[in-house]
Amino acid sequence: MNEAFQALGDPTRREILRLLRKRDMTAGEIAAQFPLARSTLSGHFNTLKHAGLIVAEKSGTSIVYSLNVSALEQTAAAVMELFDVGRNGKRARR
Amino acid sequence: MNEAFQALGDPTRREILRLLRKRDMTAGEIAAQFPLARSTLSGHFNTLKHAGLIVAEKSGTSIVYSLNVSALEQTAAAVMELFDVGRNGKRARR
DNA sequence: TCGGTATTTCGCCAACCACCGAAATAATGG
DNA sequence: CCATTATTTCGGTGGTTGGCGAAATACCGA
Repeated sequence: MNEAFQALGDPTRREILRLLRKRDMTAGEIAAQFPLARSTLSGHFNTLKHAGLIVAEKSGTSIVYSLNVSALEQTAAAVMELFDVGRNGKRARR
Repeated sequence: MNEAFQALGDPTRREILRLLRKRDMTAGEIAAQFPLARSTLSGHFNTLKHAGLIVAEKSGTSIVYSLNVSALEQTAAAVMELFDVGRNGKRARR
């Protein structure tokens, strides 16, 4: 969970997730969208994969990345838990 | 928004938010809950404040911190936006 | 105004992070 | 088996970050 938040802390990584929201893409396709070295993007993929936010699958000579929706759901739930259910009724609803 | 995610990336800061979820607290009260130097905690307060996640209000010689619920709501919404509304219907619902 | 309590600001340091280019690995086509 | 294409791993660098103790600031009560 900690790793997921840290992963989301970088704009490039959030943009990668945004791209994958539309469709699965290969590492090269994703890298082509950024003015960064491929090795740099590869590092971001690794971070996101480690955080469980994306999934990699080999396809021939390429690697296809896709969103792990349930991990993102859990992360959103964790943020909500941070402000929801204040125990003494002070901000119980919403 | 970027700052909010980075702020949530640190476990100590998330714990601070968790404490403030229960009730507003002074800097000293919060600091007493951690095995860290007050100056270190002060830095965390600053980060959270800068990210808009908490609000500070002077009260005599103390400073009372409280959650900024709406900022946390927006952050949760941003996470959800990352996996929700895939435009081509692939994962349109949920 | 002085002393005390609460909090922040200020160097400082070690660890981490994003970035790069170059070299290494993996898989396909010929 | 070799060349090509896709991707990762490696070594290095500058900038950021979390931690500290000490000094500075702010406010109150006597």
